[in-house]
Amino acid sequence: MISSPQNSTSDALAQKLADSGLRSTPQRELIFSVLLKKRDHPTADEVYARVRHEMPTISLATVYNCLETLVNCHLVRTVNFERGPTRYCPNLRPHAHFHDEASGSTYDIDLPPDLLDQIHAILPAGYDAKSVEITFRGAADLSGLESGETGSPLAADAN
Amino acid sequence: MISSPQNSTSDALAQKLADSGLRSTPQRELIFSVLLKKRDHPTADEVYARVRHEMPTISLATVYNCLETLVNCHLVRTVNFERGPTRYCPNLRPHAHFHDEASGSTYDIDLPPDLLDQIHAILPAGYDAKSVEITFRGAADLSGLESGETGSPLAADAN
DNA sequence: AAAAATCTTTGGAATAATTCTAATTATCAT
DNA sequence: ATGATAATTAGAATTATTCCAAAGATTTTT
Repeated sequence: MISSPQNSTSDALAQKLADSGLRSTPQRELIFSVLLKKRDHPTADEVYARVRHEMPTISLATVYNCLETLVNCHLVRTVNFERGPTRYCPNLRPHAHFHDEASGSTYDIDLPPDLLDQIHAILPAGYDAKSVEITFRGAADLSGLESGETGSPLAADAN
Repeated sequence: MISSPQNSTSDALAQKLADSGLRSTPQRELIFSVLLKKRDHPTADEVYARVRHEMPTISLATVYNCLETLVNCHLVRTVNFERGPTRYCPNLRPHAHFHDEASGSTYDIDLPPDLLDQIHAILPAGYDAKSVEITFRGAADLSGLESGETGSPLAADAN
């Protein structure tokens, strides 16, 4: 029997889920693929809207459930901005977020490992940090910047 | 006439409020004093509870209103942790926050100016940040540390 | 392959934090 | 005092999310 070539990301997803003793389901795969397709840090509601095009019967509760599952499996990270709704981000590299106050868009900013170390170094003895979250807020003027170079390794992810 | 010696912090508060064309009220003063008294990053509900001892008729809406006013006057900052309730912090120096996952306590971590500069330096052209927020999450084991030195300039604020 | 066990999804109710609204009360300037 | 403006208040409304119990799938055991 020929091994079905499937989508390699959905296989990776299935593997990660299995590692946690969880099942790969159409809902989980679709939600994950939607996050990968447009990396603009959507809210649960936005994910719900996008996913419904493909799977009109999915429920919002399922979207919340699946997103939580993906987060627990370390396939997706949450981004919180003030008191706004939680946003979801499939970028697993260490990075900060920049929130453009005018548009509400959020951009990923790659974080150099040495800077990350320096940041951790400010913690006095007794503080053991598992993670840091770094969020800028301000104005992003991206007109006339890196128009062609999609996917350039150092560029911030769109939106 | 002798200038009433009052409380110097409440005078400073009145001044700051006046700068924004706002009035100093008993509610605003009390709420600000409560924040200064116990700097443990209380939520609006916690502030409400503390303030009610002194002023039992104050309303929760007023607590929210006054806190917002103080934030707008740059006398207080908000701290958000994931999706938890907003917390309020009268420490205006640049600092990061450390959230102890076990106790839920939040500690202030002073931020060296040069590090702050380095952090801002990672932003690509076109990104103009007005502020950064840095939040650690992890475990704080503070047993047997700086027991006496209250108010030491480099120490993290309690809770 | 049937039965049992487990995991998932689903719709709707419930919750928590915050904001809104309209009315009352306090303060300020004339 | 009088009117204008600002602040407070109680309660309703809103938003994002979680909880719940039932129904549907999938896997495991027999």
